[in-house]
Order: sequence, then C-alpha cells, then structure tokens
Amino acid sequence: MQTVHISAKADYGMRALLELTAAYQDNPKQLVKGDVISKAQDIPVKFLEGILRQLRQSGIVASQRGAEGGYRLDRSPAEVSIADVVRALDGPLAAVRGQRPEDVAYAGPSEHLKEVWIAVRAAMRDVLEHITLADVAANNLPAPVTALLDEPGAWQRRNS
Amino acid sequence: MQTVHISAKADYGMRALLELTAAYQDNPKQLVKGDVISKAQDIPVKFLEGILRQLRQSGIVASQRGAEGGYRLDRSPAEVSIADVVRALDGPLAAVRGQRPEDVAYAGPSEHLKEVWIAVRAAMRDVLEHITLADVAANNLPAPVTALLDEPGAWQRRNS
DNA sequence: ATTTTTCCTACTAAGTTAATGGGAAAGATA
DNA sequence: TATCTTTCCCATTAACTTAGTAGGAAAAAT
Repeated sequence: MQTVHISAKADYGMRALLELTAAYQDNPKQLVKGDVISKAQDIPVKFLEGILRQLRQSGIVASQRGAEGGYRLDRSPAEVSIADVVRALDGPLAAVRGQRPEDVAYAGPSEHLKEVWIAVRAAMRDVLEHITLADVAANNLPAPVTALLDEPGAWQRRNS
Repeated sequence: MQTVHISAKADYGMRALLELTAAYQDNPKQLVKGDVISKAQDIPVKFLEGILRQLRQSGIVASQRGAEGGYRLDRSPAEVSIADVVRALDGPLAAVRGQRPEDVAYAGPSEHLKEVWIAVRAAMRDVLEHITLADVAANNLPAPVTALLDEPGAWQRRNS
C-alpha cells in the first residue's frame, strides 16, 4: 500500500540492535540473550530469533549458543549504518515494479522517468547510509538529517 | 521485500500521465483514449482503466465517456507533483509496520528511532513533492534533484 | 439504434509478511 | 556423563497485498 514501508523485520531489527548497542557501550564483548531483548522491546521471541540469525549471517551480529550464550554486535556501532541493517533484513533499498531502478526501460514521453526513480533511491541512500547505530543511540544525527527534521511540517502528516 | 517500492500502479500511472502531458501541451482539452495509452506504454488495458479512474477521483485527470471520449489532465502538468500521483494511487508515502511514522512509540535505547523514520519520510517528500509532470516531460528536474543524480554511484547498484 | 468508450463491481492467482512450532546442535555446569 | 540453557534451522500458516482479469452498465456520438 505504501511506497516507503519500514517492515516489522527492519523496525524490530533496529530496536534489537539498539539494545545490543547499549550493551556494547558498557562492554563490547557482553552477550545479551534473545529473551531479554524480546522482553525489553516487546518483540515476539521466535520472530526475533530469525531476525538475529539474518543479522549474524550478514556479519552485523555475533552469537554464542548454550547457557551463558546470547548475542552481541560484531562491529562497532559507529560502523553499522541503518542501510546495512535494512539491506540485511529486507534486501535492496529500492525497486520499481520488482526490478532495480536502473533496469527499467521507458518509451516516448516517459523517457526520463527513470531519472526520477534513481533520484528517489539516491535520496534514501543519503539518509540511511549516513546514520549509524551509534548516532541513533546518542541522539546525534548527522547535520543533513537534522536539517530534514527541521523542515516545516516534517513531523505532521500531509493534509491531502 | 524492498523498503522503497514503486508499485506497478504508480509506475504505470506516471507513464499514463506523461502521455496525457504530451497531449495537454499540444492542446489542453485534447482527449486521449485508454486504448491508445495502453498501447503506447504497454500497460494492460483493464488495469490501466482502474488506474485512470483513481486518478480522476483524485482530481488529477478528467474523462469523457462514449465515442470521441477519452482522458485528459484536469490540471496543468506544472501543478501535478509525483507525490500527488503516488498518494492518489498507493496512499500515504511512508509507513512503519503499517502505521504512520509519527504514531509509533519506542522504549529505552530505541527512543530516537522515530526521528530516523521521520527523516526518511521527509527525504522522500523533498524529492516527490518538488518534481512535477512538466519537469519530467521536459527533462528539467529541480536543481536539488539533479544534485542527487550527480552523486558518485547514484546510477549503480550497491555492491554490498 | 448502434457503436464506442468509460465506469463499476466482483473475482482470482501468486506472492509477501508476520508470525508460530518442533526439534537439533552447541555450550555450560554439576 | 547427564542436564539445562540458549541459539540454530526447517516447515507451516493465516492474513493481506499486488497485479491483474471478466462481465456488463452507463453515457455520449452518429
């Protein structure tokens, strides 16, 4: 239904990683159990397990099984961008009718529509690739991003 | 699967409107038949009919039934933004787990995640609300948008 | 009347999302 | 060794969305 959709997976994944970021800043090797994250962020525990496994397979998270096991960040939170997380969980950032924007072809007066979709993807990258877990944890977003938040109406839904 | 997805409806809708833009610039009252648009842009004709009806209900397109009928833009192409089109066909620009970004609530270290999603929506609006049908038809996009297209790598997919 | 064209409702197949369930594997402790 | 804990992995599912298709009613022109 929506053009930009942050899926439950991406949203839950970011929340889980922000819990791991807090633990990492206390002690980089500290493990946090899935059950603890699940309760802290109110995420269904089995769903969370799958998300954390995908994040491990992408090299963002490390895990240890067994008693005293759990999850931790495998990289510094300043080196994990939101784009990394979203790509790990939901695949490519942008698509046009299921294809990559650069792969679609247009005829006649639609010739330059492709540029529009490429620009949409570039705008999305400019936000998501430049915000890290550390930025969100510290509430210290890059200046171009805070500029977006200061635009009039940014926090309100559009009337039309 | 993807965070940003331009649906078939939005893509077809834009292409149909760009055909109507060309006709409008020839003569603002000129009607174009659905069948002609369908063939020019290779869009399934019954699917296109539904799209054009939605665009009419949103006041972007006007139509006339019967022989010598067809569709035309109901506003100047310089006054129709891509955001108008996408909202008419796919609803709100952005959602987080099916809700409006400003309606989601976060606890603990996720507290400031909401700002991120609001910024994502603002970035999308900044592109889609400032490009009009006339801009795309004339291949004359606003300067901030062409700046996005000139960024290194904007036209390539990401390696990771 | 007949033809043309849009308008409207209903239906459908395939795919995606957001989960759930069961159990295997690995690690810690006694 | 036995037991407990926790992650890992595979299969399944209900609800929803997407991308259409089908059939015919309504309106306009000749």
